[in-house]
Amino acid sequence: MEQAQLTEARPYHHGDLRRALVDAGRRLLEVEGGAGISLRAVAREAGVSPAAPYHHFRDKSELLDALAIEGWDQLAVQMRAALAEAAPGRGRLVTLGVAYVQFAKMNPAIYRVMFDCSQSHESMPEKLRDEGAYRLVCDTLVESGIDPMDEVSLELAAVAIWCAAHGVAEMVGFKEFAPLQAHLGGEEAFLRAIFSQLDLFRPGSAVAAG
Amino acid sequence: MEQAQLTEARPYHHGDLRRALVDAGRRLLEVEGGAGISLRAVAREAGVSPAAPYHHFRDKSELLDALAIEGWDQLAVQMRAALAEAAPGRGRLVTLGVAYVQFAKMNPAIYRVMFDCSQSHESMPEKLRDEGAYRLVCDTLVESGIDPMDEVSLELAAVAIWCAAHGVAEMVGFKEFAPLQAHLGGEEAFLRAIFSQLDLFRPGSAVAAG
DNA sequence: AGCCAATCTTGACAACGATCAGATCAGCCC
DNA sequence: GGGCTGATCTGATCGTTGTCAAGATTGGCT
Repeated sequence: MEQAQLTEARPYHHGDLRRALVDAGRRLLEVEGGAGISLRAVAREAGVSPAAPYHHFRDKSELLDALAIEGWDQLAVQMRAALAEAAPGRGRLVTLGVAYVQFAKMNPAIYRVMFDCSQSHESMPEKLRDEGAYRLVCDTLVESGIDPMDEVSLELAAVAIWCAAHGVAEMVGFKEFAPLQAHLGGEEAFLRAIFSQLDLFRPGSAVAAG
Repeated sequence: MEQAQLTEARPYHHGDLRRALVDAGRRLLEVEGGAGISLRAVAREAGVSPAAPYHHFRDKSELLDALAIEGWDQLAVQMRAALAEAAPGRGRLVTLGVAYVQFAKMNPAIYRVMFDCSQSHESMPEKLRDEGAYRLVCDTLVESGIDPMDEVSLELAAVAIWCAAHGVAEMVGFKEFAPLQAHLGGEEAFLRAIFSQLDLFRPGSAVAAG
């Protein structure tokens, strides 16, 4: 009785519609892609009327925000897992970057919603800053030798890392990169190669010196 | 008579509606932002009925494609100009990156359309590859010492550069970076600093060694 | 002059986001 | 237990969008 029954003809009150809507949204994003998501479709998927979601979210963008927050959480979990398996020492930053990009590649529609959310709010969610991917990057940078007290250098480095990861994340899905990826021996090798190339911007890099 | 008159009550036939629609679209993207663009709005702006555009574009995405192509052209112009003013030697790659990002920051809505276009077509327009930004990057890489015959290295480097530039382009608008940017002495210094930091991914970089 | 085909308009349709009044139900107080 | 309150869900509706079919208009070729 204190449990909502999702079995058979649903009772008038859903029990936890908010949760169900977010799950339905994630399902739609995974299956239909970013274009196929609409408030009505989410409500349909959850088996309620088109107006029901408005009792749990002020508007569509607020539902998307909820989806984005779940996405950032899931991303942080995967990045933490990747870091746990990685050998200590240099290259852990690349491991983080690869995990970031792989998440985006596996969940492109969700990733887009996540990024659009950050962009529309003009700031990252505090959770992302405090316990999410951003924090992981900062910690790893400190491990690598950046002075944690030098906030300017630390933030600059973290921002740069995040920019690069985002760029790779959105472009790595391009089908025309498939041959190059195959030639380099698979996705992870491809990603690591790309990240390694980014020092090209630095005057006097390996290539410029060659 | 052989000229279309845009003055007063327009004649039944516009003269060059396709051109007018693209211009109207660009105007709307600049003024209203990416959200405020719709086929109907573009038609309204051009002073024709909502169905008129369908005689020049198969659907909305084809209009957006046209806008994207113009955007890529304009971007290439600006990048070429930046390169022409830049001192020879190292750092020309960064100049290109900065020009790319500045274009995106000045025309965020148009840039988004440009990138979505490339993404939906799952390949870059040939123009972009042959005479556009991509070509400029490749040429500059060859200048920097990459063997033009080693197509794998060249493409890998170009892709990495483009990924980084895209990532910075989409993130540099975040308002929360403003203090950091001010602290570093303006936009260009900020961008150059970010690009310089990207070698952090390389094991044994300056910081990792410090 | 006369016709053709390209161009533009009108009117319509389904789907969307959003809002509102009203139906329905759970939990609580008496 | 009876009844009230407030949260939840429905149905109807509005304005907007992308798209299409059918008709009006006209520039250009023969």
